[in-house]
Amino acid sequence: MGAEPSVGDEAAGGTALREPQQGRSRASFERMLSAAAALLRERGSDDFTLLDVSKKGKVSIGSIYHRFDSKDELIQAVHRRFIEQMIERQGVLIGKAVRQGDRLETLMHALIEEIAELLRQEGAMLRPLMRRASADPVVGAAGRLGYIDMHDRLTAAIMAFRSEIRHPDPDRAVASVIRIMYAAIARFLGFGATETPLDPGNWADLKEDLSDMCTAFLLHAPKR
Amino acid sequence: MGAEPSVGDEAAGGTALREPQQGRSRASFERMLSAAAALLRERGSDDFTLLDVSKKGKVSIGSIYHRFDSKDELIQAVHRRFIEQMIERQGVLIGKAVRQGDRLETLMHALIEEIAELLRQEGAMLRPLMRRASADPVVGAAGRLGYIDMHDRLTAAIMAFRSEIRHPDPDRAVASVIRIMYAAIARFLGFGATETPLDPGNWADLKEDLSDMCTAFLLHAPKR
Amino acid sequence: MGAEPSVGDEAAGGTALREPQQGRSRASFERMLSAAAALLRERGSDDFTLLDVSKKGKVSIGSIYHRFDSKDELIQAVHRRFIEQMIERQGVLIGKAVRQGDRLETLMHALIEEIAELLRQEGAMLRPLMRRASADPVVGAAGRLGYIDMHDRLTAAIMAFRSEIRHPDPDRAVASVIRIMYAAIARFLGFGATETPLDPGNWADLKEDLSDMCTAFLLHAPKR
Amino acid sequence: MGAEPSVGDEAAGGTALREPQQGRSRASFERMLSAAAALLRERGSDDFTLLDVSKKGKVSIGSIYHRFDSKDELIQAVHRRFIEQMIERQGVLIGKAVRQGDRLETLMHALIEEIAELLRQEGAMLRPLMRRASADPVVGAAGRLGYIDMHDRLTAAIMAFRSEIRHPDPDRAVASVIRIMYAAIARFLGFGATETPLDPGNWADLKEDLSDMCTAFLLHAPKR
DNA sequence: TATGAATGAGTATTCATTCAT
DNA sequence: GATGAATGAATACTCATTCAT
Repeated sequence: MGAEPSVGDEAAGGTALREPQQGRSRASFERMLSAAAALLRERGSDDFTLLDVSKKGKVSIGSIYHRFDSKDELIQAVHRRFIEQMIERQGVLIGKAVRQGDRLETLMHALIEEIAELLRQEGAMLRPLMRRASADPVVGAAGRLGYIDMHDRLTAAIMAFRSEIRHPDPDRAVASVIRIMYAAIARFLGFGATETPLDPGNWADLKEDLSDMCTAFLLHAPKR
Repeated sequence: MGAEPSVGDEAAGGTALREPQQGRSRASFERMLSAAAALLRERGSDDFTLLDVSKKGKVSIGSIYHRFDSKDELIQAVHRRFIEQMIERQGVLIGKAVRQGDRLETLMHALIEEIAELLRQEGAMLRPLMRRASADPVVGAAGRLGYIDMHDRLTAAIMAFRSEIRHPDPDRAVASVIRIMYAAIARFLGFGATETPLDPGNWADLKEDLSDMCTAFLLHAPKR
Repeated sequence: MGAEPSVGDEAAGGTALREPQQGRSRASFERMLSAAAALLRERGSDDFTLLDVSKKGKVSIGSIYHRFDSKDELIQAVHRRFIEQMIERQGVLIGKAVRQGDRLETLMHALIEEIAELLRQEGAMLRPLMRRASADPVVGAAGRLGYIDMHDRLTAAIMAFRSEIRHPDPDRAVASVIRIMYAAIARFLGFGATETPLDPGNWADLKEDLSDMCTAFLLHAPKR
Repeated sequence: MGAEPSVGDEAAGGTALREPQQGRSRASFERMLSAAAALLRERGSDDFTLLDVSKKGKVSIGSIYHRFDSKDELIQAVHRRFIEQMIERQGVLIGKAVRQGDRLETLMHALIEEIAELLRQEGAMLRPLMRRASADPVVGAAGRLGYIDMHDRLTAAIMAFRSEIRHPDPDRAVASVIRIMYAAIARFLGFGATETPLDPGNWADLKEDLSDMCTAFLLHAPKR
């Protein structure tokens, strides 16, 4: 549910891939996708040429066009596949955090730890993805899908401790917490903005303070 | 390497431009800068041609090369100048917020309101700037400069209410607050990532919740 | 060189095709020929791909290469077969006209009517054929063959009324009449030139005037 | 009138050329046009590359794109200019024939001689032009313009001897004569069809017979 | 024998930069 | 100084043909 491939395939914008199911075809299809993915990670953006993909993946340019109508579609396919994998991993990691959290505070720390580490590990791919999402609606939509999945899972996890929340509007408060948490991590990791984070700071500190901040917000109603 | 002073110097605003001081030269210099700035805003990125600048600014391409060594330098100059103006405005706006804040809570709300609105107003220019900062060290450095200025001013403003802060490490807490606040606003405005914010949400709510969250974090020591 | 018998032989209809004689093979052979013919008619030229033929005829590209050495040979085969059919039909139609003509004048009208209508009906195929004939010697030769057949039959038909001809050199006069008649019809139908005929005019008028002109030429010796 | 350049420029489809008026620019503009024209004549079609034009004309590819938006526009410009020149020459040659013709018969012979020779001389350019006209509406329109000019001039010339015409409908008869005459010459010269004329025949004979045929048609009313 | 995936040479087009006038 | 025409390297995309299965 939510992570089955069919959803990703269609909802993300619908480029019906000519994806072969087996044998040599499948192998060369894999090679072109992973060559493109590797180049995306190495360069941090999609400004490589199809000749680069052709050489790195040991596939002919014609083969690429046999599978995709354009360079753009190849790149979109890489991103879409990556997002599907991210959705799977998010599910697993949030589940793990939920098992560790016995109170709102410990849960928040565990959730932020898991999400932050996932995003950090996949930074090399997320950076070009975010960058492209701002101009390419197909990738934008796919990215949104991954974000929404994470948002929904986090909401469910946090709402399990609804009784601890003192904020007058728990639904809105949780939504804000997730949004802000994600923004802070993404920015610290330089997604879509500077490669080198805008200020040095300390990764461990950020995670801790972010957890504390979110917890404090949920546990203490604003005086107004 | 990478840390040599010259880089910092250059980026800090110094690149000795062949900037004319008066008359017709000055006027055409202005026209090329503002044409480039307008294109940056319109397109949301720097993927326009020098021919576009030439037509829009009614300057010849040769004139542009008379002032700048490359297209990159022209764009860097636009960003640098923009950042200088942002620094000025930040100072004014933060000063205004300080005069409105009589307690930590009211101050935080006022600060966030001012900063958020400034960034929103200048979004059209900040988006291409952020986007470029991730690949161009010169713009990255200039952007960092503007960020640091804001950071320092905000720190000073908040530290005026140091006595209200319950967090065991006020310096670190304030630093985190600023970082997170900036990240959340920037992301909501779609800087460097998706043009359309990743989730709908509500701008006024975000500002309020962000203020509350920061305040809560500062006013309540984490139980640990 | 250029006159060696083999060329003539080949072009004349002989290219030893690997043409299967029966069963499934025969059926798929037919499908590739008629798919190519259909594409030729639809597009008005041979600028379709073998993939198009493959899809339209439900034959694999490999199968096409099993029968033909190249795309060119496939197209030549289509044209050759078409010309063979045209030759058959010409014979029938000219025979029909001959039975209707009791004098030179009525004969000329009947001949022109039949030929003109045949060419009009087959315009969709003759246009790409003519177009190709100018660059492809094989198709050129095949086309010439069809033309010569028509020329010979028309000559025989007209010469049956040799006694009516007043032109001092009846053989030459008849040859010119045929050549000019064919040229006028072909041009009016837009063969090899503009798709839309160069001037509007009226098809029925053209046929009538052409008949009258040919008749007048044959019946009246030039005063010289 | 009818031959002024402005008509050709606009009515032919309207590609407003960025045509320089003098100096080095003008020279390189000329070089690209004549290089393209030469290639068109040599190859008999437009299947040369812009690199060919670039080398032959000693112009950079960029320069070509500075003047034309595409290869197609370059070729269209060559054809348009050629047609303008043809229109000029037609006027002169038809005028010359008119001065030679003292009766309808001598006029027809002179007209056909001049037109036939003009088309023969320019065959190398007319062949690719006709070929292109069938697929390119811009060239088609320009070609039509040239044809119409010739048609109008011939009509006027022939109608000067209207009293000699015995055909019951002189206007229609003259129109048919022109159309058929043009078709026969064009076909004999292989315009738009086979490079090598479909049948051998004799150029001088064709011109003579064509003249006789047209004259006979005009001088003798069909018996009906 | 049939299939259709893989190959890769060939080409129009873009645009930062140079330089003659 | 100022102009904008000229340069040409760089790159996505097409499609006839080959060949592994």
